[in-house]
Amino acid sequence: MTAVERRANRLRAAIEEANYRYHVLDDPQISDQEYDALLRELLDLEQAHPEVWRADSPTQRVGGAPAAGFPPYVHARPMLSLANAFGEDELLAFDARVKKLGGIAERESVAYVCELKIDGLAVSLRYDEGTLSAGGTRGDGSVGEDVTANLRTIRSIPLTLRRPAKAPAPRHVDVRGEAYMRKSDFARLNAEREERGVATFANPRNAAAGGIRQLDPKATAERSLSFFAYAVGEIDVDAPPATQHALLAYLRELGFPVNPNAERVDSIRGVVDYVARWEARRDELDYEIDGVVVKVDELALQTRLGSVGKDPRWAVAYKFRAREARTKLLDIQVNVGRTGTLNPFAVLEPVRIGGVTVSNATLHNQEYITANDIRVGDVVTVIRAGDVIPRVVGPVKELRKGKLRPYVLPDRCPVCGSAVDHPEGEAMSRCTNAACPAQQRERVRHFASRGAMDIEGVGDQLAAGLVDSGLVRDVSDIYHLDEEKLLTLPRMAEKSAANVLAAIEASKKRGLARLLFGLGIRFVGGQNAAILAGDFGSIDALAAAGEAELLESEGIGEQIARSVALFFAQPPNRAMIERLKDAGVDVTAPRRERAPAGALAGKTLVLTGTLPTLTRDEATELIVNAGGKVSGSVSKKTAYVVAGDEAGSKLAKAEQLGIPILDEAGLRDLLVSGG
DNA sequence: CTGCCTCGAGTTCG
DNA sequence: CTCGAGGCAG
Repeated sequence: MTAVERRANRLRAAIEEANYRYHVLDDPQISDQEYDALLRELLDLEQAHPEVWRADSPTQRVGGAPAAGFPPYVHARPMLSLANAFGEDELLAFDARVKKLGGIAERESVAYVCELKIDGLAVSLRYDEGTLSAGGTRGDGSVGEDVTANLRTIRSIPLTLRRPAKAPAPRHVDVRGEAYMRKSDFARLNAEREERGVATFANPRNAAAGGIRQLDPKATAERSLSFFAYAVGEIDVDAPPATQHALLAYLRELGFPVNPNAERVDSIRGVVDYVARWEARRDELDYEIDGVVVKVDELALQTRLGSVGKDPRWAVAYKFRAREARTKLLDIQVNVGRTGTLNPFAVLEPVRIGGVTVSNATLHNQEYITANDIRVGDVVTVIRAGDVIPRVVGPVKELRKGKLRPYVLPDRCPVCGSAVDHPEGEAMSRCTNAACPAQQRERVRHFASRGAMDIEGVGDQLAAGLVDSGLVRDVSDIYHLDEEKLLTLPRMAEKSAANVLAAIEASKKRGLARLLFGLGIRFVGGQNAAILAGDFGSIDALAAAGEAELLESEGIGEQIARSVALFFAQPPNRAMIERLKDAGVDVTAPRRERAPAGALAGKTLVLTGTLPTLTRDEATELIVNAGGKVSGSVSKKTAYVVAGDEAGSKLAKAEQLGIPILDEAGLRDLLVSGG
């Protein structure tokens, strides 16, 4: 046996196993991407070495045998699967092949219909004389499972067809589409399951697939599934639609929900554009999509192109970059934050998700780990959702081998060994030692950070170096550094030492608001710091204030007042403040002017996405200078939302609440006119 | 007491 | 961006 044959056989075995687990057991053990990669390799191999091709190769069929539990559902015409395309090149190659096989000149364009590829479960619905008579899953493409009773529970599936206004009604039709779960329904379902203490679902697709295959239709109904129609199989009607987009319109007339974002484009350029647009906007949708389905619009041309093996030659599935993967949880380690919080994070076997390699991911706190039953040694699902930040969703329980111990957060600080405090009812555990080196490092880093004293050159590395070398114990020591001391640090020569000292000097003038924020008093972030600075005017006045006086300030309640008073009551903190003053740090602030004037007086704005020319900070400054306020979340009280590129959920929320949305130009107009 | 509306804190990779 | 939690109005 040649090496190529051996590899091909291996691939076939692995793919068959994956098919069986996916279709029959409903329990996939490899991700869709891994599966695609295997299939792709086998396809390439068979193409390059025709001698290893076999008629029973998994490349020649779609899936596995139907599972027990449901009667078989025989498709009148096979439900095809689609070849995948990744990247623009493969789309262009698809177009070129369509033209070649369709006998179309290269410089002419082919019209396509682009449809979002919903991440759900493909199903087929049979209507006789206008009434839903049966429905089944795709299964292996020719035979699926008869899940008629369950499909009937999906409210958006019509039980009887509507009579089209102009077109004739079909005597018989098989309608194909996707059963799926909305993200909002998914969130509700999981929240409810969490409350009941039942295992949550990793994603909407799993919840939908599981829902369709419930033996009790009532259980399906409780999942609140939805449906989009996108194709027909067998159809018996006079004058059937002649194009895919006409077909979609026809389905809509028959009473089916059809995804509103489908678009007909004149050429492959339009496809490329559509794909890019939706890859960027996928998070705005209330359902998961994993790509775009591209179909030749002319049905006559579709017929002419035909199919090869299992794949039609007139359609292709463009797959977005994956954002979910499985990998092994090697270890759980703990960071200690600025406020002493113990932050567990996952150490993962590195895995590529959406173009980046992920090796760490946050686990939030003990509660999160326990609720999701995440254990070291588990294979876990990791996602990179709308944001960039990876998250461990949960373990793949079926893959758990042997006995794994539930994780318990250490009861001693992993950095300094001090006792850990976990107050009743709070999510976070805290190291009780204020002098904990980890906390000191983080406090220095925070103090020097952009929103605080903004000392350029003092970041992670230098902050750690300063604390570990003993040069800096609290932030006031920063202002008592000199060249001689700095030069004792590694990677620090005269030039960089001078830069750092200059940056430190410049930071003395930042004013009380930023200083207060920089001190890292619990509950005092940028906003509260600005309020306190404006009300008290100097750090001495603030230090002298009692809790009662602090409570007078807007937005300052008991907890915050207590925290502030406690900070200034501690002798080491008082000493630190004296040393800051000695060094010439500005500890005063202009008293807040009365009623803010300006074009945006009293208005609250929310920023989202990236603006073309302004940074977030600059935009905030402009708005504040005009008397407005910038808030982080959209609510009924929001006056305007300023949306830039790649705006996320906040834009969607604003649309939902009917709040006016501006772009950067609109913001500038508003600053001048005042709306 | 409940349900908004905020703010604070922490997060990863390139 | 998300989650937790403080502040406050009803």
